[in-house]
Formats: sequence, C-alpha cells, structure tokens
Amino acid sequence: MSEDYTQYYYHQPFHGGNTTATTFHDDDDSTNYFSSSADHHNRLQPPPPQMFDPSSSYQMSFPGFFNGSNSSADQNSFSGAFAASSDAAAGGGGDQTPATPNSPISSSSTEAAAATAAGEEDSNKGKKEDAEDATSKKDGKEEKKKKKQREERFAFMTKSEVDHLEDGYRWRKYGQKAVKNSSFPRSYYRCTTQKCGVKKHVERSFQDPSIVITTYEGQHNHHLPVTLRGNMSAGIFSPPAEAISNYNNTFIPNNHHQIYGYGSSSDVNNQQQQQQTFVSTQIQQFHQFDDYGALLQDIIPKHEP
DNA sequence: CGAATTTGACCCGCGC
DNA sequence: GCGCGGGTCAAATTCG
Repeated sequence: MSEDYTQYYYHQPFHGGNTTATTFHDDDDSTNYFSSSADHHNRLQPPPPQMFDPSSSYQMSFPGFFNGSNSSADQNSFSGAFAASSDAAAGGGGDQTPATPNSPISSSSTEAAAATAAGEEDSNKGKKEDAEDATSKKDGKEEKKKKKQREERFAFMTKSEVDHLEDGYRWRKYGQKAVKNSSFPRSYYRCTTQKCGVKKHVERSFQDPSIVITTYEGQHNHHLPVTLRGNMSAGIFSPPAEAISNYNNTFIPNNHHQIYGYGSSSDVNNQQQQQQTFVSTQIQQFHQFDDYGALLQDIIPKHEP
C-alpha cells in the first residue's frame, strides 16, 4: 500500500544539509518530500533569513521551518522549502508532469478537501462504527466507495540522531509499527491539541539510518502551542487554501542549492522508472524554481500578527 | 495523579 | 476469500 516512499531519494550534494522534496501520490493524494539536515540537534534547519523573514508571519506548511533557530550560520545548510501539493500539481503524480501552479484542482483534490472534513471522522474508522446510526453508516459507505482520500501529506527527510524532531507542536504518540523492508519502526503521532487532527509518522530510512523521515498529514488549525517565538510563525501549518493551490509543487531555492523532488510513480515497483521520473521531475522543478521569487511573495504573506 | 508512552490487538484496503 | 501490511485503538505501564 503505502510503499510510496520506499524509494526515497536522499542526496547530500551540498554543504551542511540539503533539502529533498518529494511530491508523491498516495492514490490521488500527495505527499511532498523534502529533507534537511538537522545536524546534531533535533531541530530542523530554518530557512535562510533572506528567504524567510523570521519576524514576519509567513505561513507555509513546512514543518521543517518550525524550529528555525534563525541563526545566520545556518544559511548554507538549508536549501529549500516546499509547498503543499495538491493533486493538480503532484499531478502529475503518475507522469511527473508538474502542473502549472494555477492548474485547476482536479476533482480528486476536491475530494481530498472533502475528505479533510470527513477525514477526522474517518480516522476513527470502523471500530466505533457500530455505535453510529444507520444513516451515518450509509454515508460512510459511500464515502469509502469514493476511494478513501487522505489528508495532504508532507514528508521530509532530516539527518538527525533523534527520531522525533521538535517542531513546535505537541504530539502524542499513539502507535508504533514495524515497517516492512526496514529494521526501524515507524512511530505515529497525533497533535495533542483538541480538534486538531494533524498526524505525523516518523521513521528512519533503512538505507541511511541517520536520516529521519517525517510525514505530516493534515494541517493544524491552531497556533503553535509552545513559545518558540520569533522564528516560528503561528499558523505555520495552516496555509491558506489558495496559497496551497498557488504553490503547488514548489520549492524555494536557495543559492542554487540542489533541490530534489519527485512525484512518485504509480508504478512504484519499477525502480528504474522511478528514478528516471525523479530526474525529470527534478529538472522540471528546477525550471519552476525560476519563478519562485515572485511566487514566494505570494506564498508568504507579509502581514504582521 | 494526570499525562504520555508502550504495545498487542484489531480493523481496513489491497493484491493475489 | 485469504494473507499481508499499514494504520489505529486502548489497556497497561511509565514518567514527571
């Protein structure tokens, strides 16, 4: 099933750290991948100040920015950011043809949105279903038929010794599972804030145990609960919907740092193909990056809190 | 003592 | 239909 990310691509072509971003599809939904080096700390690298003014309340769904230390020394170690990708962009998903930023969101993305609403409900699944009345059952069935849509996912790889990266939010671990083809277990976390259905799971790359892969699912509907002031913006995980659609599949380049991204092919079993896919997507995305300067401004609102 | 984690059981979707 | 693997639940346990 979700072997979508059995073929990560991790590169460390640059100094310090790098960011690997990936957009892949889990069915019709997508996950963006990116990685950054957290070095010795369980802190994620912040974006370079010139890219993200820590004092401004930029909003992006990049959890990796949560803990920016805003230290200028980190400037070179961060190479990128990503943006939420919805189906249109990832869209290409299968064929890896990045959609234009303004590509209309396909119906599947609408479904995804709907699923977001229904998702929370769905997360409780069948277990308590019998407690539900017949009506909701019926509805539930239809929902399931529609193909279960997951929340948008953001995954990133971080070089870190600790599994659970501090991102400013409070998480409760609710499960752990052994992962096939990996000797490392995957841990499941849920945001402890009430009515916030954001989840994330954390696992280590079996290819490189020093790399932690964190996958976020959903968007926080609240502000950071802890006082990681300044560099952490409130609502960082709740980008406006239009922002999401506008910066689909986008990454923020920094000094020509290489940024990798690929959309997972539906043919995840074909490694070669996937790698090719990866390369081509990478190139395409690089081209897209050319526009990022302007795009970024759209993405990151300048308004002060 | 309340909150968080651990962990085995269970559910579900998917491929064969 | 069955088995597998991912994801979640919830009781037990640990922690602060």
